[in-house]
Amino acid sequence: MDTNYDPQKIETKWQNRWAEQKLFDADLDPGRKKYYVLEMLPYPSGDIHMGHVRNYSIGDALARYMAMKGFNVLHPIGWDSFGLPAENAAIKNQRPPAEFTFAYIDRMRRQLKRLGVSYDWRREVTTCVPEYYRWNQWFFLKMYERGLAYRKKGRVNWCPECETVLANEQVVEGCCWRHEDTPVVEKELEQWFLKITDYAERLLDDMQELVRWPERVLTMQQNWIGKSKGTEVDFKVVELDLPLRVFTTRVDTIFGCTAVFVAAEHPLVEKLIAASKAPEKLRNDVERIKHSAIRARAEVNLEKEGAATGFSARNPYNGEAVPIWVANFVLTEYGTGAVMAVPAHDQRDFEFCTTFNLPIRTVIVPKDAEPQVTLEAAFTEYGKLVDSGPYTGLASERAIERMTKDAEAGGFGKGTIQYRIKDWGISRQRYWGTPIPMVYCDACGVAPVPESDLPVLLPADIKLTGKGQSPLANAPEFVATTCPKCGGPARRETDTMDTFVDSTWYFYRYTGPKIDTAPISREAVKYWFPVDQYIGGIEHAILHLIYMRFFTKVMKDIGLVDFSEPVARLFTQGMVIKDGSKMSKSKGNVVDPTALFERYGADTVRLYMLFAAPPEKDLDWSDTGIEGASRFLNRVYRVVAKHAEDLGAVESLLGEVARPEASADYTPEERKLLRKAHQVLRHVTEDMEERWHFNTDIAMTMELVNELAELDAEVSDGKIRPEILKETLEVLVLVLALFAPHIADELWEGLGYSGATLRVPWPAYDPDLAAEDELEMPVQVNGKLRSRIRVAVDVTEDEIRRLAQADEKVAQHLGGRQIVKIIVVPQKLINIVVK
RNA sequence: GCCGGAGUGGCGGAAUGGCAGACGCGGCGGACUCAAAAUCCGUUGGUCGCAAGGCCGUGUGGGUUCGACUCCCUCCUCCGGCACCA
Repeated sequence: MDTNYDPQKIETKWQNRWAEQKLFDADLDPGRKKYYVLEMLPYPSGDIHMGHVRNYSIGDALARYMAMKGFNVLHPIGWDSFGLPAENAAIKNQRPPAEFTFAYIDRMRRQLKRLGVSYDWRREVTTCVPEYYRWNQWFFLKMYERGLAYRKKGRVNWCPECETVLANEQVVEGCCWRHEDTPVVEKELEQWFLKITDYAERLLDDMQELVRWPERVLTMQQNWIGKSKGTEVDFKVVELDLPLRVFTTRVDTIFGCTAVFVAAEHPLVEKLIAASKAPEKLRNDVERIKHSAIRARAEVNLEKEGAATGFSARNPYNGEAVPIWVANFVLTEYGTGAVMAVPAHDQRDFEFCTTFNLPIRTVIVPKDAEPQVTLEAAFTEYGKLVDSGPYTGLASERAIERMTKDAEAGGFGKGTIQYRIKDWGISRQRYWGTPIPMVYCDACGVAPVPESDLPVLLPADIKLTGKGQSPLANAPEFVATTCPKCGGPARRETDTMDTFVDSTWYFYRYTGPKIDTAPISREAVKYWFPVDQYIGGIEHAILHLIYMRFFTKVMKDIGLVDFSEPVARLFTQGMVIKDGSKMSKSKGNVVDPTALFERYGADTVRLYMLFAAPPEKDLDWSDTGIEGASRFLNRVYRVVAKHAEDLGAVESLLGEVARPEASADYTPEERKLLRKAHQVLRHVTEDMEERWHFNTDIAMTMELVNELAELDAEVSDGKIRPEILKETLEVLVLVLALFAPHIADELWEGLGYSGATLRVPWPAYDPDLAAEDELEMPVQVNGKLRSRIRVAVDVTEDEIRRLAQADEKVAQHLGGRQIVKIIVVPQKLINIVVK
């Protein structure tokens, strides 16, 4: 073999060979155990970035390990290819989005192939082609049938920059998730929604199954779903005899209610204005509050604002009438849009009532401590009820229970559960997405496109403006259709679907990418699912990872699958950081992977990405760090190449040939080398199964290479036999095959084998070889390290005690003091406690 | 404000109740070379000491333990998520 490491040459050679051998093609095989490794599919933005390299290097290490362990490994990739960036680029360059998208896909596919990831490219899925998106439409129709897709006029989040609606999940700190400096505004629009709220409880319950998901992700999802138990209580508008329902989690405080607050958009407000003695003033006040409430989304601490309506509401518990105020902090879309104000026991109510001089009445006191006479802030904890009529003296917990029951019995309220999560608005006023398969007929109203007419094709040659409404609305040949019910002229829906719909089920499609009679092949899904390991960025913890779980539950309900959770195990990788912030084009701190492939080779880039930090943590990019990775691979290449010629014909002890019975046959140098090799193998094997600290695996591999360098003279002297050396080099190469597969295959060939390392069964480590036969045990006196003694592994505890006390340095520190006890931790240390 | 995660040399990190700093980067010294690159060897937490060796050291303060980077409590800082959710 060549004496010089030439990554370009080697990597091209092996990528071609892997393709010729169809090495990564995975087919359904009921006789073999499967393993499905999934990485989040990329958006084709033009070039892969370091985040991709990291994601796919992690996935590839696992996929290769599982393949070597004998599993039938499915490892697919695809393109999340609908979306705004392509459309915006298209507007700028006056070319169709499809053109950009497919060109970018081609480019990124080449780059990924250059990285040498073990993908089954036959299964590539592209979300922007009709063969895929027709099934988005199919799912939509199924959901429409079941009432899970519905249309309503509502206030929506609108990004003025994207000129489209955003899902709640896409609003970040009051701004657009894509334009972090652009505040989202609210608009009234007719929109399609998917009823994810129907699944809120199941999304929470089924988390029990997600035992191999990061706690962090589950917590974030829990917060997002935001379940809270409480009570709905019906107040009554005294002057108009109208009901006014409030939601509270603290019905125990209701005797301290001194007002009722409603949101500016609450339907009652219009009625109050109509009946008001000063309608104009009230309307002005309400409008002012509306605007301040919208602003509040972007601000952290909004000043409390409000307006007295002049009306009052009767508290059903004590019959007391309290004033109704419009308040800017009350949310229309949560609960009932109205709250009871208990200033003594809710901080917001406290601030509001202090500002507007409304009375404050204490009805909860701490169970043990003395109540405060004057409040400086609300007392919001549970306690004991006072001045609360028949409930006085009860503990909060008990009172909530009793008072809710009484409301139910009295017909003026009930126990209820509220969720923070809202239905998923999927309408987008944009072109580059899945057309929503619905039709509007003047005679029949809204009608779904019949399943047999799918797909509703996204027309080419559309004039893109990026302004206001969907560009499809300006394409008469698209809009004009016939009504599926009456056959008369009708109009098509011109909005397209949120691209997050595309990624809710793409990983099912990989298992049967070509079938055209159904979205998925049941047989294939039965074999391959669940996804054994999903790997991706933490930024998808709530958006994609909730939608995807939701979709699988819908699929179960329509009988497509028989499980509720599609992903058994989730891994969230850290970000790639440079100069203190995430690599991004806007920050100008990106490092281009393809330039590094040319300079160092893909193996080096992968190795560095895995070595620089454990995979779940953020990774600081370092230009000198990658130099180190490159140096290491050069070193490995040289050490193997140096001996390859002599070892080609040597039989190896690793699996092929029976090991000699007694390890006494080894020279001390051989023993040392084999010990290190099998320790590395043990560490990597255990780590791949559980911990995934690839950085330590690679560090161990480096130690093995260091050991080889140290024993170089002994190898030359013949103190280490060729078969021992060969075994060591084989361990080195096979471990490396997980992280730097091209060089590994080249070296494997150099050692006299013909196939790829991926087809080599992962070798079992020999525990006896990995074991130490002599240990250096630290000896502490009163917990302080004072000396070390060398002992045989099988030494008795008594002997350890004797040796430790006999040690000269230890004796000095004992200084004749009385020994209280001696703690011996086998294999670890000795601690002598003295007085 | 609530929830979660993290804090270790000059830097990335290792050690999850038992020798703190593995491995790598960077630094310093040396070999090879006319020279440089590459490569190789040595050294590298702080401090006192000629040395043997001592003392200090994992954000802060306390606790548990023979023994704490690791477990418990307090506080501080940073990162992430949610946020006027009643």
